[in-house]
Amino acid sequence: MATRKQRTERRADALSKERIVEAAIEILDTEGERALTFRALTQRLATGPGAIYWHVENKGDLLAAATSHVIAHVMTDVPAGTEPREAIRTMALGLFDAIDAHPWVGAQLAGEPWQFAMLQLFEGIGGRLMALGVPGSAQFDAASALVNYALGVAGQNAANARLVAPGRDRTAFLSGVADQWVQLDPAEYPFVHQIAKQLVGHDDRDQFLAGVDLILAGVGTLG
Amino acid sequence: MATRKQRTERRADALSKERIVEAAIEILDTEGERALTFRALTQRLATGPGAIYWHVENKGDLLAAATSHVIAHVMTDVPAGTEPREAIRTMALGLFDAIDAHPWVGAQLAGEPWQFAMLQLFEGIGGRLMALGVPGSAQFDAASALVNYALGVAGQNAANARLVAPGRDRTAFLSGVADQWVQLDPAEYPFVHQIAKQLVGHDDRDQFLAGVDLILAGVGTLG
DNA sequence: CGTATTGTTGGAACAAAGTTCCAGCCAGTT
DNA sequence: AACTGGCTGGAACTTTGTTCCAACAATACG
Repeated sequence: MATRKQRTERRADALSKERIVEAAIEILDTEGERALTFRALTQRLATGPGAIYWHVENKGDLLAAATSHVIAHVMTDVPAGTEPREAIRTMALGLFDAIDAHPWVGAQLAGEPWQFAMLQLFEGIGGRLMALGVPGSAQFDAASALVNYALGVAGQNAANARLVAPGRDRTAFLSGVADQWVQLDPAEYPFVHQIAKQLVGHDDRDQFLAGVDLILAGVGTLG
Repeated sequence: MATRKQRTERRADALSKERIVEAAIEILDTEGERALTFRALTQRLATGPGAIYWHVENKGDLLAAATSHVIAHVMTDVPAGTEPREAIRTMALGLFDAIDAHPWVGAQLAGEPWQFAMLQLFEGIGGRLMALGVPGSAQFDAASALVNYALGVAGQNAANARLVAPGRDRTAFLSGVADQWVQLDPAEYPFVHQIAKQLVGHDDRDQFLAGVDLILAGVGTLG
């Protein structure tokens, strides 16, 4: 019984899943998604691959744990008693900001299904939909719509971050894309041609929220 | 000038980006995303990596080309003159079915931004929104919502396909997930607990369309 | 008090993947 | 007939995730 406690204190610099996950997050945040390799991890933790694999199943497991670590904070950060519709907006923005700060979270959410993190999303949003009085039959569909929309944006943001790369100018990159779009045949691509102008100035965060509001407006028509 | 035509006929089995892309799609469809390696490609095309790299920038380029190849058919398959709202639903379902048939397309769309395929999506959907009389300022947001929602679903479907793997039983897999969800604390996860029952029987395609309708309903409130 | 056992570590080694390099081939030109 | 340049295919390099194993620490046991 008493062995438990001592085991965790075997060494001051003892390795643990917690410590490994934190190191991984640091690498992911500061050097980007592609910089997280087991080599980099072993170097930062001053150990070998074997030690890490003792605590972690594989790289997927590690990324899942890191993602949960970030998401957990987001969903619980909305004050109790908030009006449901506003709570959903708050959670959505929290999620967006988290992904903005940790783009790799977006890639992970968008690419790996049925993780614990997504369960948390479903519960956070679905719970408010219930409180909002959405008919039972439509709750699943509505929650799915909101979550999948968020996942779509998450994936795009992660991909953008990967593309623009650390240090590069985001506006310059968007201008480049807009230029390409403008050069398309206006007869064949009238819509793209038109929004190309809005592309550079537009705010991803605002647009994300506008999408959430659009879906919520649709949910409102169900009542 | 005359060399053009002859160059393409240099050999009966001449390599070309077209042929490489088709071989890649065959591998992706029959053996799954992970089976597409340059080794597998060289074997199927009876050549070496160098030959492939002469026609293709890298693996990303190859996947992008394969994705465009699939998406192009989807977006142009809706008959002209269709009522805009219905056209959007048709395109969305076409996209869903395409991703259902080629899950790797979902992964590609969800994970790589600003590709030609996505431009086609934007144009197809955005064009109909214009025809629908959506106010100009909201067109971009609405199109973005629909596209990102579709991308979210695409990513999840791709991930599911990767997880369930070829040959395995999808229902059994979903039951497993549902079981896990049911075992959660109902007090902490009331919503997830409730929809777990619906999880096994639910139809992804129907739910996807329900989400599209939800967003379209929201768009309808803008008028 | 030593010895066995269990949990944990770190480094060497492996396999698979994307990619590069290069020597050669083949159709067309001079 | 020699030459040129687009095109080919195989060998080889690099990087990654992962496995294996010999050694170490700390506790449990005799």
